[in-house]
Amino acid sequence: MGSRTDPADLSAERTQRILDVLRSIGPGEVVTYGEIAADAGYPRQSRFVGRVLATTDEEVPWWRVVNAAGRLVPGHEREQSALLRAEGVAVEGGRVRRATYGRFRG
DNA sequence: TTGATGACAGACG
DNA sequence: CCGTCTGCCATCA
Repeated sequence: MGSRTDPADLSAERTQRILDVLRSIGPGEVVTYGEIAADAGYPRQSRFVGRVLATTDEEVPWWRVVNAAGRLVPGHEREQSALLRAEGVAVEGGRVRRATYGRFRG
């Protein structure tokens, strides 16, 4: 057996950590990719978060994730804004208000 | 193996 | 507000 860790395993571990953080996001909370990456223990790896969301089969609250500018997910803006509004999050002009993100919620 | 790509972020102009 | 460039790193042609 290889004593060196396979890249696939490292990737899987990061993926699990990120999924874990995603599952910890509660209703009404809105978090950025960078925040999720940092919470998972991988600061500055926000792109990885996007990839996980785009490829995973797990049921994670993807609609509670926005980019640093508060922009909604490209191609899912309509559904995402509907889901967020249903949780009481203010969405205006295809983006979430700054004051609504973070673990604090308002 | 290299180069391009991406549900990103931050700095610049 | 927008576009461009760099950093980050797995994935794909």
